[in-house]
Amino acid sequence: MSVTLDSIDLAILTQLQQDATTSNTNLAKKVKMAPSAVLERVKKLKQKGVILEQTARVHPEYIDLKLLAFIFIKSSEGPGNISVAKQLSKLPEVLELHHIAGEDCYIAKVRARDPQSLAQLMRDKFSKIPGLLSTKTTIVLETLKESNHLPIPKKM
Amino acid sequence: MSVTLDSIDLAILTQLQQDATTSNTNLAKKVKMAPSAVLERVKKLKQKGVILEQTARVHPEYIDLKLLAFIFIKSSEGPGNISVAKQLSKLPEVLELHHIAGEDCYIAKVRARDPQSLAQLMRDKFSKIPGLLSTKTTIVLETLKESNHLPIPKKM
DNA sequence: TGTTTTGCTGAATTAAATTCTGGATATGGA
DNA sequence: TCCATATCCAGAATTTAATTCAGCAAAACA
Repeated sequence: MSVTLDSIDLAILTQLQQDATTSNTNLAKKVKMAPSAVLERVKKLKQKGVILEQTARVHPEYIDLKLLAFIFIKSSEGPGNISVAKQLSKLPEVLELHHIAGEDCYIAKVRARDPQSLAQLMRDKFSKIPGLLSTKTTIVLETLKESNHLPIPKKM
Repeated sequence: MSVTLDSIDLAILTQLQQDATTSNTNLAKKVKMAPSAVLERVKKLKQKGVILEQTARVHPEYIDLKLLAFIFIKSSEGPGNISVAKQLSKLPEVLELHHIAGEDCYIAKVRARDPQSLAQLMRDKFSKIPGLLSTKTTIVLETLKESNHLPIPKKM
């Protein structure tokens, strides 16, 4: 299934990325089409996986997740074996997990309540994962920008 | 203004984080309240900044952003001076920017079309920023998990 | 060139958002 | 302790939006 996006799709994506609660009617006005047509496009964009999800971003502080860290993780796995990654992915504190080039195998973005909680997480969960060799933790002091807004072109 | 969240707020946040398009009516059913009451709560959660935004997550590949990188950036700035950070934050390709502990000053999450585009970005934009001393780029080979879903407790 | 698929419009219908009134309960003085 | 005030919620009324559907036009295709 080939996914080709025209400029109207891109306009819809841009708008919904900015505000997922934009009414269909409003969206229709912006792209100068009938609401029913826009509805159909949005459905297809979701179904095709172009729109991954529509989500509310919650401020971490208010739910007492004041610590953010990036953790570099080495595993003993050879290529093709990703059981360490699978285990890490399951942890809700691990928000992101990327396989990276270079000597470290993975980088994980992790949120926890405080340094103690992070230590506990690593002691209780990370260390139980077979094949996980070592970690190197980078603590975030301050977040200056945190967004998932992609720079979407007007046309492709 | 003190922000205290009760278990109903947490249930609302959990649901909206999972699916920002949940109708107010549906939300009301889940928390067993009148739609009008839930509407009021959601408005307040937004107004207080607990809900930062409601956004559609767009699959980067479909808009031709196939490269993800984490870039460690050193700046010559002393504490309190964040002009380098301000300049970096402005770039749409820089999705995240965090001030980190340790010898590197910042970590940036950056998306670009391909390695060439990233190189170009760094040549054209990064290098123009006064006070930016050096960068160390880590290329992501494969993303195994990428989420902004915080582990929200049932009660606090 | 006929056929099918796709994508749109616009009207009709269903459903939801929003507003508003009123009441209950909690909060905070004096 | 008691009154004034602010919060929070329910439920009805109203406005607005989502959704469905029939029909048309253009593109894609064989």
